[in-house]
Amino acid sequence: MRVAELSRRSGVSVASIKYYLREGLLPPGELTSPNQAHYDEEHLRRLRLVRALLDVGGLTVAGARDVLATVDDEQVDLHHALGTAQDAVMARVQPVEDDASVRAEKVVADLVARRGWRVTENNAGRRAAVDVLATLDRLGGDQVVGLLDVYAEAMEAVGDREVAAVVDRDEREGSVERVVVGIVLGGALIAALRGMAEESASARRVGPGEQR
Amino acid sequence: MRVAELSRRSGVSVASIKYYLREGLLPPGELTSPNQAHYDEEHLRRLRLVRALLDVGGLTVAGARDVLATVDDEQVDLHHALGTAQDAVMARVQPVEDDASVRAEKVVADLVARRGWRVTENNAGRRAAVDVLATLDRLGGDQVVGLLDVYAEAMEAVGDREVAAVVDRDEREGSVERVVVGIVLGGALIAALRGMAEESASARRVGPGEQR
DNA sequence: CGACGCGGATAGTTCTACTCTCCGTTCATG
DNA sequence: CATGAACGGAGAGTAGAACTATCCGCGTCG
Repeated sequence: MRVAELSRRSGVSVASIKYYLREGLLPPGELTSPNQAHYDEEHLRRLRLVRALLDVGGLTVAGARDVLATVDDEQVDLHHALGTAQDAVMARVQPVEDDASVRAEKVVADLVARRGWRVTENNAGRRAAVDVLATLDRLGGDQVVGLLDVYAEAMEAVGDREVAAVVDRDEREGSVERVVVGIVLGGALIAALRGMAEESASARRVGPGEQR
Repeated sequence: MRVAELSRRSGVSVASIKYYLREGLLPPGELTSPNQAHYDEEHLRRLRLVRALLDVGGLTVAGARDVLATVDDEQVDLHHALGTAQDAVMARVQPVEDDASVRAEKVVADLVARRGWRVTENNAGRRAAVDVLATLDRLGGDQVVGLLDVYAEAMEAVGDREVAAVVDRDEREGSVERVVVGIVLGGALIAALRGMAEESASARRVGPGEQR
């Protein structure tokens, strides 16, 4: 197919497709002549993946490019792919170094030790956790910190099951893409389900028989 | 204090503070003369909250304004505040209506029924969940869907504990702000901890005795 | 054959979140 | 009391991100 059909089938404008081609999110089509190219089903799949990462996952175009480069890299292992996807999802602000962040680092280090987690110093999640806890410290409220172990418990179960779900498959057949999709869209799904669970719990407190 | 000190103590530029004042994120200072205003500790607290919502929570300025208007509203109840905060966090794309989204709606409805959740039709989390599942459907991979109940289980525990933590306090004394901070920063913290748990689980698979 | 669509390149647009400049006033310092 | 820095307020300007529009010369198809 040519670009017009790719556009029609994906719902993405031709102009945007050309932009993604320029930015390297989408591999170029197979040239049949110097100014005619041909796209296949794989391009359509990829284009849908791009839109999923941007729209649902909230990645930037640059972040999506990094992630997709990892997906295309034949010799990247799943552990490394996981790190790249996490880096793209956690849009980092460079953290300030004050005593709140020092305390937050200690809280995270204690948590890691308490749970026996194997997490490197520069894991994106770890840096993000320090950042959030330092911010909470600066805000002065202790409300969320009391739930830290609740969160950690829940995420440990989730992380174990996720990793198991990836490993319990025949090895390395689109599995990097599965990891990436799992991290990016899984995160969005978890946030959505948390919202539902919170509303549900809150509705029950308001009154068990109430309509709205 | 005047604006220069507010800037120095918060680390936010004077120009940005003026911008937040214009946008209604920060209430105006108390005017001591037509062109001199005085800010207090409350303004400093509020400014830090604004930066937390924007930087860590990833809210837009418009989203933060909506959330802060709820925080300032004396007669809003906690259940409604929860909804407003969720709306701001889930930056919505307007969903397309195709058969993938119809299937996704059914999956979500089944989940809600299976778990006995009380969730309204237009809960932000619910709409976001439909969106994610429809996107996964379009991508054709079933990988994440198999974890749906794992995620739901984890988030049910989290949501119950979070709501309990808010209710088990003396009523309505900055509690709307606590709810908002809990939802926005709690979400960031959960995402961060998931990243850590995933890396940890993945590292264990790679090899129990391995470095780096 | 001729109009429409193509790929490729470059320039322009829109939106967001600031940031800069200007104005007339006021405060702090000597 | 002079004067210069800082103030509040308003408007215009800017940077980056993600498109979007235009143009060009070539291909394809009716």
